[in-house]
Amino acid sequence: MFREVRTTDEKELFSVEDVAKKLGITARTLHYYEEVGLIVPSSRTAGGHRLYAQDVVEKLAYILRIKDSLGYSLQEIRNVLAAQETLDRLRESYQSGSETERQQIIDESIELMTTILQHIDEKLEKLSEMKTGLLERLDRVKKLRP
Amino acid sequence: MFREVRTTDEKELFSVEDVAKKLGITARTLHYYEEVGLIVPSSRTAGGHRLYAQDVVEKLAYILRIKDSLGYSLQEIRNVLAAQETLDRLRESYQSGSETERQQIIDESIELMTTILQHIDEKLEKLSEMKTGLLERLDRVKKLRP
DNA sequence: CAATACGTTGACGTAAGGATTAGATATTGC
DNA sequence: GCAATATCTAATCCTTACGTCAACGTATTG
Repeated sequence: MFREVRTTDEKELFSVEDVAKKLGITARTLHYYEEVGLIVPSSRTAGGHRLYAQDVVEKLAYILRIKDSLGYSLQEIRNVLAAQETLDRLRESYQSGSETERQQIIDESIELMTTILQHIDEKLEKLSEMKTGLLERLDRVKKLRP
Repeated sequence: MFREVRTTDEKELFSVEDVAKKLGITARTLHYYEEVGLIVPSSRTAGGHRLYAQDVVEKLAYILRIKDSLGYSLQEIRNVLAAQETLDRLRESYQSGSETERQQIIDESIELMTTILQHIDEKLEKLSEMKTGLLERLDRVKKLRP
């Protein structure tokens, strides 16, 4: 029923269908994202079937949120992910290069996040406007009823 | 500077570029939407250049809002527009068919608008979640600074 | 009225998957 | 334990929504 693995340390692995259903996408999307280098299955079965661990599923969910909510292209998403990974590396081994380099990474991260926040706010505003407009129209239509 | 027309009744007409700039799209999008039957230029110059009146520009703006904010496909947008036009026709010549037919049109409109409202709410929620998450992360990153 | 800017119709290119196929792999039911 | 059934694989072609030339015609401006 669940594909657990012999690695003894409890990692649950999910099949393509498991992941697709969980995230509301199709297997094709997983294959495609792998093709363009966005995600990689954590492992494969002896027969070659893809297996995904929890962290990859979460990364995917993150990608899908950015794509669906903000409408970013996969290329833009790649850039966002790359920036975040750079930041993560900085955070973990906190002597990765010179101080100016360090500063630059942080500054770029802040800039990127600020830009994304702006996009979110724009979307939120447009959606709110659409909502009020629609609610008004819905009201008017409902008055046509007996 | 502005392409006004001889029809004497004040209708301003806009060129492809005018419209594209106003709405933040490219000429290609206008051409494409025409190709697939979503919009039609209000008229053409003697030489064949497209001219758009205000109402078409507004329709286009509406289409773009649905597309960009909600992520609807052009096909879905066509359905929405068709439903609205059906309703508009009903509203104007208010004896277009039987009473049951009338009811059906109204009910379908209400249903459609309710569905769209749901999509809007879903988007709003996802965006809000993303926003809070990002704000937290931004805060943490800012603490890495001197 | 020539130079420059803008528009027209093709036609092909690209991104992000969808649909289909043929064959290998997994799961289940007995 | 193995056949029937369900999934997965890679490969290929299809679709949507434009981007990007190219080759040429139209409008505007100095």
